[in-house]
Amino acid sequence: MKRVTIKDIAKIAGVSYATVSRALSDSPEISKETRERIKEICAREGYRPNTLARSLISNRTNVLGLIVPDISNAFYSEVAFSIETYARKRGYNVMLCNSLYDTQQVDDLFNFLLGHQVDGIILCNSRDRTRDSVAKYFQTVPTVLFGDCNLDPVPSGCSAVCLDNGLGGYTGMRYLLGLGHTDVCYLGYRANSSTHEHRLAGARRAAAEAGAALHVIENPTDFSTTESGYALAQSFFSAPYSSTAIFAATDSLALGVLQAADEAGVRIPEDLSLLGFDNCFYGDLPKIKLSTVDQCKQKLAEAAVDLLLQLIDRPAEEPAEFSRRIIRPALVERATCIPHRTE
Amino acid sequence: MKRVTIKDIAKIAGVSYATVSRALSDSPEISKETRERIKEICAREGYRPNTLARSLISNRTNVLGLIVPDISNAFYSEVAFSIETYARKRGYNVMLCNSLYDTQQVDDLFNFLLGHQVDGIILCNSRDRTRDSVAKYFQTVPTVLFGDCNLDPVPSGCSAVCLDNGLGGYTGMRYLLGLGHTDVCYLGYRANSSTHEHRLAGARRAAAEAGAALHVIENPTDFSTTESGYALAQSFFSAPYSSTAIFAATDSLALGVLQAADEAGVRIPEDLSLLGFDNCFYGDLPKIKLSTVDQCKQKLAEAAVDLLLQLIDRPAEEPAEFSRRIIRPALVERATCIPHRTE
DNA sequence: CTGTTAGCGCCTTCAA
DNA sequence: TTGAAGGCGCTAACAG
Repeated sequence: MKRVTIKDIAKIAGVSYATVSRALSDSPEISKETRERIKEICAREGYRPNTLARSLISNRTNVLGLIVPDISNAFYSEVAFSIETYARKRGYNVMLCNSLYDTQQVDDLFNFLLGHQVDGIILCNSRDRTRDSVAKYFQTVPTVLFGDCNLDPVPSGCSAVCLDNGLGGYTGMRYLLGLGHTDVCYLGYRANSSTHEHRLAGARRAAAEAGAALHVIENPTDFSTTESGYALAQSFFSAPYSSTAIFAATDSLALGVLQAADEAGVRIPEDLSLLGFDNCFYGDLPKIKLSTVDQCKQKLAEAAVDLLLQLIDRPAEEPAEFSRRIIRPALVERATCIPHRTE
Repeated sequence: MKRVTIKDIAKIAGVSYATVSRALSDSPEISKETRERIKEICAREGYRPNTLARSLISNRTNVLGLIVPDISNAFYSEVAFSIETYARKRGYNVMLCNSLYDTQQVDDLFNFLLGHQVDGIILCNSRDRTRDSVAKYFQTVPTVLFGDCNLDPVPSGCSAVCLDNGLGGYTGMRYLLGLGHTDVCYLGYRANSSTHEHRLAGARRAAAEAGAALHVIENPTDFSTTESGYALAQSFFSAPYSSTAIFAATDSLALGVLQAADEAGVRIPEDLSLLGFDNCFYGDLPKIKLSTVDQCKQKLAEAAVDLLLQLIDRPAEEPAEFSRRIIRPALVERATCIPHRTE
């Protein structure tokens, strides 16, 4: 398991190790023959430069820290895929961390990642409290917030990327309106979440413009899970209702609605249209075919990496320039929304 | 962005930096007062040891490389979650890499990870060709193969973890048999995959024992996707068939079957039972509720980490002891399998 | 063109 | 109990 170092190569080649170093970095100040010869020896001996030693000098590791609440969650795994793939294309590796939705854990992770000298950190969908708790690190390490940038006040000391949630809510609602639904139920609004805030505001604006009714069912829990969607929908179905469509605040909530509707004997979309938000892959599964608002995860991911590298690559003594990038949502029509028939 | 080092602390405290080092490592050979004082200064100045420098000396980075084909695939994202969480609990970080099912990419990744001096690598579900191509690294870095250990011949130079796929096939088939299905279609068998080989063999054995019929529909493509499941099922439904149940080689294939059945107007489970294999989270979604064979991903993941750390932590000069761990599958009953009614 | 030297941040002898 | 010195693998001046 002993790894071969630059010294071993130097000894074999009968040159100083500085020469080896030069040969490997394709320095111009070295004869072509020695370079070729040394490279050959390296290949033969299976030499591989020790990135750590190099990083110690350059102060760059080419690794990015990625903190997601839970990588097994479809949304984050799709985001992580795009981030990793794109970062690698740009020469960076990704250190993956699950925060388990825990503020203390996020703080620990920042410390850990800092100890590992990561060049930057992408923090996904933090709660307000979490964000406040790690703000102290922003001056130490370039950071980009993923998913929270229609925040007020705008977080300082870091860049941020997110969907235009307001536009998303507006677009979704407009779509329903266009289908003839004039009484819609917005299900799963979570107070204390600026993301939800914006989505709902957008939907409200569209409803107001059209003079349509928008009933809101709030999610009292802290998480937009299928279970909470199910519970919310159950109580919705248990009482008489006038809405002809449900706009769920997230896809996972919509899944719960699907389940509850099934059990209550209401057919989707024949009896009730259903629109989600996120466009997670499972929305495209057979028998689900959920119409939804697309977060365009790949765009978000690449923008996050771009902003981070922009922060990292800026000339050493220039003051950091933080920016935010807002991504436009898109509508994905599948099978759960149909025109409202007025008989 | 300048980070505070041990020297800065030494200067502030007015001691040599060896003393600071000792204080931080809780060395006994130092007075309690100096230690307290130094620790206080470190906390105040926001000092964080540079793991890189430490690793350069210790030859240990406490990071593990994880190579999955595609983290956005539900199966791998669930596995990655368990691996990362468990590894962290045991003091290790995870560097995530997507191989995109590409042999060359896997080779590059090994090189990359080796350069970063990872302490070990977990390689998920490699194809035969890929495995051969990276076998050369096994003597350089502790490696565990995830998902391929009922291989023949057993790969040498590394440890391995996988499900007892033979038992899984057997268990699933026995379940169907127990439900009264005596004519089953095994859909999606992929030649050249030892995993599929074993699953099918297990199912065959159970069928033979019971004297039941087992028709095999082979998947000619290289991937078990929903699309290929859909295509396979379509052709199945387009001809008359005698089977009363389908045993899909993977959950994703089963999803395609669901879709095709829907379109062909065959009701599941009333007209045809359907059993999957993997237990991906989407199998539990409303309207899907797929009965399936559970791979017990968490057990697999933790076993993989255990075996890897066992390899890493072994006393320096002891010869490596490779092992393999076979996990028992479990049956998950949901809604897609019902007893066969003989009228 | 090539070798020598110092040093990145830290730990670990060896002395004092 | 504390300080001085060497070295982990590599790069970057500075000589030659």
